[in-house]
Amino acid sequence: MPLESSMGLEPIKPVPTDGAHGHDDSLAIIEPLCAVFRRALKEEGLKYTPERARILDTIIEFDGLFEADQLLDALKAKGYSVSKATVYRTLKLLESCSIVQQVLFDRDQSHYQLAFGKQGNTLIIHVDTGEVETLELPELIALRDQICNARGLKAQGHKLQIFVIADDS
Amino acid sequence: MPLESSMGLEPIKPVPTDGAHGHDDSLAIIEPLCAVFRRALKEEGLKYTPERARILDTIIEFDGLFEADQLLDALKAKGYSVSKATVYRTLKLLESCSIVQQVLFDRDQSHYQLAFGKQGNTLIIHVDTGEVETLELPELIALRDQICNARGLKAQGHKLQIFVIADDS
DNA sequence: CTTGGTGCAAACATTTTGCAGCACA
DNA sequence: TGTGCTGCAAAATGTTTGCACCAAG
Repeated sequence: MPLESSMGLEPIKPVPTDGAHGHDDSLAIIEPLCAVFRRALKEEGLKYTPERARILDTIIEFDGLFEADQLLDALKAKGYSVSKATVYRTLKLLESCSIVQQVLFDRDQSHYQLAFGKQGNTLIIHVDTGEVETLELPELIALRDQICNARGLKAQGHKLQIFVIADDS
Repeated sequence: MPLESSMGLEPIKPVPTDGAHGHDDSLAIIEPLCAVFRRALKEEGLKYTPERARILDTIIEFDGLFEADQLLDALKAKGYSVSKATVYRTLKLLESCSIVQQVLFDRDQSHYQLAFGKQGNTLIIHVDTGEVETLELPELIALRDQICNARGLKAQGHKLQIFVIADDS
């Protein structure tokens, strides 16, 4: 089965980022990202609602990975009441336009992260503490593409997870 | 939360493979693997039951990845009736003694694979067909350890997933 | 105004668990 | 012969869906 499902609708094609890349100030990317989302929605005849705006804004404020539940809590904490159903529906939407990506490393819960900016697709998972860091590993891309080329395949993306403990030796 | 849970009991420590490595003939590893399991169980005061033996035997006959449901079906097809609960319980047991490992790349279902022999921890996932290949990528280990050393961490393992489509360019 | 969106609660699918009887060591 | 194991069915969990009402465009 293809990875793309996104409720009934067609996958929204990834929208190229226009500007505001590589900045450290997360506030700086709020406007463009929101614009990207609006455009992606409009292209599909979907609506930009306050709930969707609030969800994206709240996601942007997260540092790295987050879970659906955390997102829901953060929304509540900000005084917004958005239902669980809407959070899940919006996450799918954000995934299908490549603003957010799902990260699987835990059977019990889906994790997500912003797919934009300096977020990486390598995770360092501390198996003792449960802590997770994300990072970018450009060296991996060369290795990946070399493997794919050798097989007549084209890489669309990759995820690396490294399970670690503190080195007390 | 630590990755290790394995129902009530302590994690069984990984047992070094004694022989029968790198062979192509899956039949050849049935005996040793089963012996490994027996030993691991005995060390924990657990019992080697016919259900557990049948589950391990059936897993060994799988080529690569499998799901709990497939395992259940395969058992039924062989005329063994093992309950779903026992399958899940035994999978956890096999995981905790490193005979089997869980592979997450699909939110809906856990996949598993034998952790022994030539099975790799890199997955090539064909996003169009759903097909999945596993392979070994020794180059990754160097990269991984280098990253960990630089941070005072010790790598315990890793998983790489590469998402691909056929290259029609 | 029309089409899609929201919240709620019920539905779902996979995995886990409580319990009574069974069987390995 | 006792502790652990099994099967069953019920529970638990994260996610999805049906529906009636609401709101964006």
